[in-house]
Amino acid sequence: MTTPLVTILDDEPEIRQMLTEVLEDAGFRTQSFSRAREFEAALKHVTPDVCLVDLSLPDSDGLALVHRLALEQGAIVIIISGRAQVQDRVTGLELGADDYITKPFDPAEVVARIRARLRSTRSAPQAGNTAQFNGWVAHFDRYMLEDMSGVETPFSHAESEVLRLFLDRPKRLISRAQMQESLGGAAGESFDRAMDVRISRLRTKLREDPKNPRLIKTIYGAGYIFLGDVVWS
Amino acid sequence: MTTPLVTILDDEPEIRQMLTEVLEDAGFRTQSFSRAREFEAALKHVTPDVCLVDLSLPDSDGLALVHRLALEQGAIVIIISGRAQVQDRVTGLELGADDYITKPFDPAEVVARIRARLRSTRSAPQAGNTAQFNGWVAHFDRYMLEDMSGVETPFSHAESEVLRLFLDRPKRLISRAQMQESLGGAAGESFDRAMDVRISRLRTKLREDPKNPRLIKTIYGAGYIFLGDVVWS
DNA sequence: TCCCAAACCTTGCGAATTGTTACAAAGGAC
DNA sequence: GTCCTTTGTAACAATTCGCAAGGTTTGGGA
Repeated sequence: MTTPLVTILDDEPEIRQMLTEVLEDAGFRTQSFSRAREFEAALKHVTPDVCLVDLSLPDSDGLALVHRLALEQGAIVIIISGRAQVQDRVTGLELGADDYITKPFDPAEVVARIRARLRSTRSAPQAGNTAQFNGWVAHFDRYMLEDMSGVETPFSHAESEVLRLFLDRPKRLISRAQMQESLGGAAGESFDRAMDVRISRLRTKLREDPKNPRLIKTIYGAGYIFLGDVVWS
Repeated sequence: MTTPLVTILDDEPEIRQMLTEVLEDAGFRTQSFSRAREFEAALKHVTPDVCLVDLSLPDSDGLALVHRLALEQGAIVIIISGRAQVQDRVTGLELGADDYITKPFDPAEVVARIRARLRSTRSAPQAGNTAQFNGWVAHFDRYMLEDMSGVETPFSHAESEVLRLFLDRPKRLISRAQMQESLGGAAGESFDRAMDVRISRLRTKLREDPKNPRLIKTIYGAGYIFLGDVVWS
């Protein structure tokens, strides 16, 4: 949680190993994959903070993957590619990549660029206790949820855990497993039913339309995603 | 706030002019300076969103300036430098720069990188989770498909995967194999049947005429092709 | 200590989503 | 035409999720 998770997607074993080594020396957690399919399967269970993606993969259209990663996962996406043409770089960046590094590259620069991205905004685990989002204000110190018109509704501790988890990682998929872990849930019994209930109650406090929730979205078979523009203060 | 302000700090007049032109064509406001002193004076009155800084200035230690900019101004700082050594780049990034571009550079890439930085910093304007095509609007953030007359139909996550794949590569053949890979297709053999079903369901939501599909066309023995003029926004 | 209320979990079942099967229709080779 | 392969889709089955109702724990306060 404190150490960011970096995923590596590249079909060349030497590059995977080299990056893994350098990144772990730099203090990151890493996971590496050689195939896009493997990688996407893993995404159902973990949420990386940074994704290094090689565009020239044999089994997938890399750019489409980048597009999905940036939009759905909300992760920081850095393309590492052998294609050095300006046009490649521009389209990669426009499709949602946060950076574009051409091979051959220097490991130290990769680390520096990852740090630069992490430094800017989002990855910071929030220390504040008030968050604003889409007309709501959540006061975690008072366990109060403030309406657009100033009306306050109390929320419980269990609800605050879920809400904080969402507000810490907005617009990113959060798998059920991840939630259980984060919420101190014991190993998988029927605790997932309890989670449903927590989320259900949180939804009603946020006055979500059950048929068409706008803030807490369910991804069937994968987890939840919180859509909402969060500002901590 | 509507149009971001980009400042250019470079002692070569041609570069200043070239950047000014390109950036204004791209829709930014610009201000350019040839001396660090000038620039710092201007900072008392204006708050730039992005600062392009040439490190090799005659009258100032560029790195110190970068450091101050990043810390105090909270602006996005992009170094543009003739020094291409890895060590230069690493220290530049570590001192707070958000990006490092080496001369000679392509103007289009500068614009793309500025856009990428602005996108990741500004939390509010959800960049590009909507696509328009042939009278439809697909809202991937809300999982909604909007009619020409504004009527909205929800689509599921599985459907969104297919739709996104199509919208990412319009007017190009997409083979079945490619789809399976892209959609996290498990190793199942009868998965291609599931694929058909997904597409079938998507077709009904797009109100396609089964006898004469206009958007999702089947290429017998090869795959599918999505005809439609897609604009992401 | 007893009682109460709030918070939270568990149970159970209905609903939504998705994969699978079966069969019809379409396409192509001969 | 016949024969075989490929694709569309309706119907069914398996997961997965939402949520109401009831039970259990916790923490006061008298």
